[in-house]
Amino acid sequence: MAIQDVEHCEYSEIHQHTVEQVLEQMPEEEVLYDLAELFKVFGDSTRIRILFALYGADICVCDLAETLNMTQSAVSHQLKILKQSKLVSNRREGKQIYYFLADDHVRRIIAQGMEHVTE
Amino acid sequence: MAIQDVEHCEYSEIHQHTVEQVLEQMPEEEVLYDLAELFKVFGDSTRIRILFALYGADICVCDLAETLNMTQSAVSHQLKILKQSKLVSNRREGKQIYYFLADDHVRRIIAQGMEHVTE
DNA sequence: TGAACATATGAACAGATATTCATATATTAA
DNA sequence: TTAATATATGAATATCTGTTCATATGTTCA
Repeated sequence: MAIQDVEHCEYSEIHQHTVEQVLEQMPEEEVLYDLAELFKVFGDSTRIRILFALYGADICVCDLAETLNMTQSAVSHQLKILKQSKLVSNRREGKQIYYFLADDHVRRIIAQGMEHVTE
Repeated sequence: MAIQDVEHCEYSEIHQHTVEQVLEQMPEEEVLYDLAELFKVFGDSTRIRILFALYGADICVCDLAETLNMTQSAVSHQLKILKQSKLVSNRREGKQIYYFLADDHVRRIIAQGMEHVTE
């Protein structure tokens, strides 16, 4: 029952059994980190708005900027983040580049979030 | 086809039809904001680790701190955020306060995220 | 009551991040 | 090849946020 490493709670008697059990069923640090990074991408109004804009149709950068009332630069920066996280993909059509949701995971994650928010 | 308000793209000819269609099906600003706020809560390693620790069992603050190798204060601050977002609840048992996942939404949102991360 | 324990919280600081601005890259049409 | 258009990107800045530190609040037991 001894406190190890750092004393997280100055006087506390840790429930060592509980702690060990919980630690066993925790995913690896890397997975947890990646998961947090994923949700971080969803956790910004601008990016959520972009994702919703792309929910129904492919849109080019400039139309996105117009739709969301943002500068083209700001939109591009956020699209880059969304693409790195594999939430969106794009294709070129002449001078324009159309963005679209990468797959249905994105829709499902958003849908689950919406359930929590709109209840 | 005129550019309104701000000139988001200096020379661009906006696809006005597309823009209007997208704007119609967008949820209200407030909902989008709330949704982003929700995901923001999931978007932090510490909070994700707390949520996973609570995935299987109710745990008191001090055991959480020990399990996650954090100070009691840092855990408490994050628990407050999780509680405000209604992702966790708590109950007092004597001197200790046990936290637990508020409902299955949390588990489902995490599960969806995990699918995206671990594929 | 007072001492010990358990948790919460305000203020301050450090690190992360979204936007802006200027500019670079890429495509098309003349 | 050059001009016009469309998008991307690096640097700088301002804002936001997580942790720490000190301390307050709340509970139990003697």
